[in-house]
Amino acid sequence: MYVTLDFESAADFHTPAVPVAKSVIKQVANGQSLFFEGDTANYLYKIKSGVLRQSRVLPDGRTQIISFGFAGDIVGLPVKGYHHTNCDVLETAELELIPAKILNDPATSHPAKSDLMAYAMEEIAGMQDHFMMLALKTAKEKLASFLLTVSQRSGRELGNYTEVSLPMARTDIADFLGMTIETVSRQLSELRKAKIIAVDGTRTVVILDHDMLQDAAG
Amino acid sequence: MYVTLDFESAADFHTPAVPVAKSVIKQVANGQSLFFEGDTANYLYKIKSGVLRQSRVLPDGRTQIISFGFAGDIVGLPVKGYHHTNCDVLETAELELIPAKILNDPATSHPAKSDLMAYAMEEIAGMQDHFMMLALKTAKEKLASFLLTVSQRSGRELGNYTEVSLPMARTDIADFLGMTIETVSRQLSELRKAKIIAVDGTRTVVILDHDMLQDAAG
DNA sequence: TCTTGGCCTTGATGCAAATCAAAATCCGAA
DNA sequence: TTCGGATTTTGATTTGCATCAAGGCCAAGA
Repeated sequence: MYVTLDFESAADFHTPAVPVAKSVIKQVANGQSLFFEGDTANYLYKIKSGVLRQSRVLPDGRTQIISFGFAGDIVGLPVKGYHHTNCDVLETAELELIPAKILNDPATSHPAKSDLMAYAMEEIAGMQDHFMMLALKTAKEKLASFLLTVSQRSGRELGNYTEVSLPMARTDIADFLGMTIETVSRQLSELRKAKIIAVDGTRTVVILDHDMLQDAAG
Repeated sequence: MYVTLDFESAADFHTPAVPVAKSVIKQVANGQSLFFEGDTANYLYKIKSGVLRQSRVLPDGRTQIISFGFAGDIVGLPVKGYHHTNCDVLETAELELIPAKILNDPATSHPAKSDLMAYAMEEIAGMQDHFMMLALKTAKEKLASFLLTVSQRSGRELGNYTEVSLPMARTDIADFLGMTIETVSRQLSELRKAKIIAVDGTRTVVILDHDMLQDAAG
């Protein structure tokens, strides 16, 4: 059960002669929703720690995960003032709340403001990579690429191996990669049988052979 | 055969006390290339008329069309100073060349500068729509959605019908939608047999029943 | 007009992943 | 620790799209 948060009262603005917007750091627990598609965008969120999930849903219920957000990412860039995805917390996160109004008002200064354009352009490039993935890769290549990406973003070195925690459910992985949970599961099993990865419980994967995984990613 | 253009000499900058970058309008013919993946980004291009194609190619040769650019679009947003797609002209275009340097230097002013952030955010939203298309839709839904989109961007009203010209080859449509040319062709034929569209030559489609096409788009 | 070559369409077949269906496992609550 | 529901895995079957293959169309040039 997801609960939507209201940060309206969280920011405590002053209005000096030269407006300088302030940021607030908030911790948000697993399972909470930051915003929904169509909401007025009050804040952008810079992730200090934790994992977020951005998704969109077609009228008939088909779901696409747009991105998983890790530490360093900024989520919630609005279009014409509105959010265009849903955003939920998968792993309790520390977030820097950046007032969305800094985007509209050229006179308002904010430490994060100059980063935003660069971040937007990087996000565009990242989404193009995701296109290649969705349109051109096989199920095995998709899953291998996904594991490599998550490992780069939040993997823990463990001697020769890398431990990757997957805070998202198989459904989320499937909806991110454009395939079914059964196919996700089967491909994980095949990588496990090939000794490329080991699976510990359902939410932890250890990369045993990074080179083989890279090959599998195409 | 594509030819790359060099606009280095096109812009004629002065360096006044308060730098104000100038734009130049250029006409570029069908078949020319504006830039390639990896090129240093000297300009962004605002499309006044015509059609552009942005693409990326995997090492093994598989191609993904990232977007088709129509009048009003801005293409060539760089990442860390470099272009991350190839860009070719499909239909002779009038382009406003916007110097990329205005992105880096906060002191430089330019009429288009304030638009760029808004445009970047809209592009992100547009790419998310494309995700839904690639990952969730069937071949028939993809092609119907594609025709509707092109019709919105560059369709001509013809009484009750809408005439849509397709300046791109079947290969481009296929590489944009993540399918093969054979499947594109088959789906076009089915829409034609269902009297939803009429096909005139290979590059012109007339939408006969907009509602049915919308249904087919899912 | 005939030829050539590049697209595009249509047809036949194969395969990767979806769907349908159980069984196994995980994990939080009592 | 056991229980029970949710999630994940595995198996059997179907299917939509890719692949392989052939033929048609159209424009440019001989």
